[in-house]
Amino acid sequence: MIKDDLISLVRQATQAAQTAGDLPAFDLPAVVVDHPKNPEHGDYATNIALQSARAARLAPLRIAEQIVKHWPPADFVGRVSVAPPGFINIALDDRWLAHQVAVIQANPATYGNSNAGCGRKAQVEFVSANPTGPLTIGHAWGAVLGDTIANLLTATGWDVTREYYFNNGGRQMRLLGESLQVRCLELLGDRRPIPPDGYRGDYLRWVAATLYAEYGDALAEKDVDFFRNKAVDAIFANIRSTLDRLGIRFDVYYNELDLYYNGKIEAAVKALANSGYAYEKDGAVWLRATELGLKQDRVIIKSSGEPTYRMPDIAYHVDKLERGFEYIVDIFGADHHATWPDVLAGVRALGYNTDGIKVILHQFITLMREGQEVKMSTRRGEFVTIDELLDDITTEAIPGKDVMRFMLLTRSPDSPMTFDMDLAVKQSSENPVYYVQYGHARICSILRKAAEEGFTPEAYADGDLSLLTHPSELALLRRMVALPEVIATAAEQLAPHQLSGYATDLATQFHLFYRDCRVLSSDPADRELTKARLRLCDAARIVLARTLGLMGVSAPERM
RNA sequence: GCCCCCGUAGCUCAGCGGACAGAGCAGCAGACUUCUAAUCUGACGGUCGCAGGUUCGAUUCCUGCCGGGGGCGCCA
Repeated sequence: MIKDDLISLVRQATQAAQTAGDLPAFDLPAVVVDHPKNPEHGDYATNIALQSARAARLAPLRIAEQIVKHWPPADFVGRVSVAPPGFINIALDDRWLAHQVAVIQANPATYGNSNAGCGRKAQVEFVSANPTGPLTIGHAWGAVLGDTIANLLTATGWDVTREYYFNNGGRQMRLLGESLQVRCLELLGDRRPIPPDGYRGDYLRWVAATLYAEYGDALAEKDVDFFRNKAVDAIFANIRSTLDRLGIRFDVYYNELDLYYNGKIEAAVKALANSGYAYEKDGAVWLRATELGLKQDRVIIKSSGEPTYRMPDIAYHVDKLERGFEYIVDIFGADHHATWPDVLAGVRALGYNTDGIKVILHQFITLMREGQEVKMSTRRGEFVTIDELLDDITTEAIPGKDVMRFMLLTRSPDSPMTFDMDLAVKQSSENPVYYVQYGHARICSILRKAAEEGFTPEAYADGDLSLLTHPSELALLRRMVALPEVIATAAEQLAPHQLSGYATDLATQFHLFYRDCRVLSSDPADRELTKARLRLCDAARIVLARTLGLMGVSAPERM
């Protein structure tokens, strides 16, 4: 990667200057290379001279000058210069930049990928909603974050498993079954109230109608288990279909109940008891979380003998580790912030290292409709489903998931977001996602037109890239070659929202190139330049499509 | 009371300790006989919540305060 190469060049240059006696001996601090905000300062900059000033007992400018003087040659580096108060600015070489088109064209499916993961096993757990109702806007963010993080990890060399953890037993589920039973009996003319804390959403009416069509009056004889199972089946079918619309497919659906059946919870309880990290008090079993660095101890087995939610969660994470996942990413809503430290503490108490487990908490989405905040509750049946929203923002040309995914990937998960439905629907034609997709469609249009005029991919394959010297061509190339770094950083920081900003920048640079540089020309004198620019267009298309692909957003060829 | 997140342009939000703080939308003024105007150009718009501290240098790190959201169960 460019940045890493530059860091090593800075080190080499500094050592060379020291060996030559142009700089005194001093310990080099960690070299930081980043992008200056002002493009006039070049593509990269390092503050190494400023940081070293004290240790070297020299003015930063003097240090910078000596480092530049001893800068080793490198094909990708153009101008290296010093700027007050002591920055070293580095520009990429124009010829090298132009040549990257060939590199990109040679690797259309993998350009930008790296191998930080070295094929090791990673797991991303997300959505994990219990099947009590349809997926709502509240689930959308975690869904998109998880899937995109999984894409990023795959692109950086991890062997990724997408996993959905759920529980279809327990009190919640019994209430669900009872609620469906009430809806079914309603259809038979037997009116009863929905139990307190039951599920009042209309979706159970639809399930009831389906069941009535199949079973008719026989429904009167069925027990709660029957209704619970039917409700779970129907709701899961709905959830899967919603996920499918979002472009999300899980590798594993993991049922919490299995942890009871296969004895893993019991085993974890025993192990905790033996570890000394569990003790009895008030008839319950407590986890000695305070011994593990937390504020208070927590109940893991209630006095009724039932485990609390922490127990299966602990056993589940142990199971993840035992399945060989070296990197585990959990995506939760902000309401889980107080719970996961307990769970990880339990895992540690069992002797496992939890360093490989990362938790991403996203804030909540406040939904606004007609200027009013919509308070959502699955139990009360008050919510806006992902399906409904997708229906609203889908157009003839573009599926709603593109808008939703892109939108949710423009914000940091840390930032609470308000989602104005009226605005989302109304402004959908001015949504940034269309800006990026339009850039892709525009390129495809040029390439189509070119082919009609005889410039097929084969015909322009030998285009001379050294002809790409226009400032707008170079600006576009600069954004394109940043993809490997963007992917690496977004993956490492588990910050998929960085992709949307990059995609927008890239599209902007293409639109500016399009404005400034005519690609197709009927003048035979322009033939070679046209071929070079077609190669550039093709490479830009590849990079744009890869970026959109990582976000799970489609790259349309026409709009 | 304690814990987590947020407070940046009218609105929604980017911004990895650096060099004059950015984008989109809204609003204003312009550009289609030319490869897609879902585009482009220009102007406008900001005491980066407040106050201290660390640093050569702070929107960024630390502390306190003020606002907003979410948590602090033998619910999940």
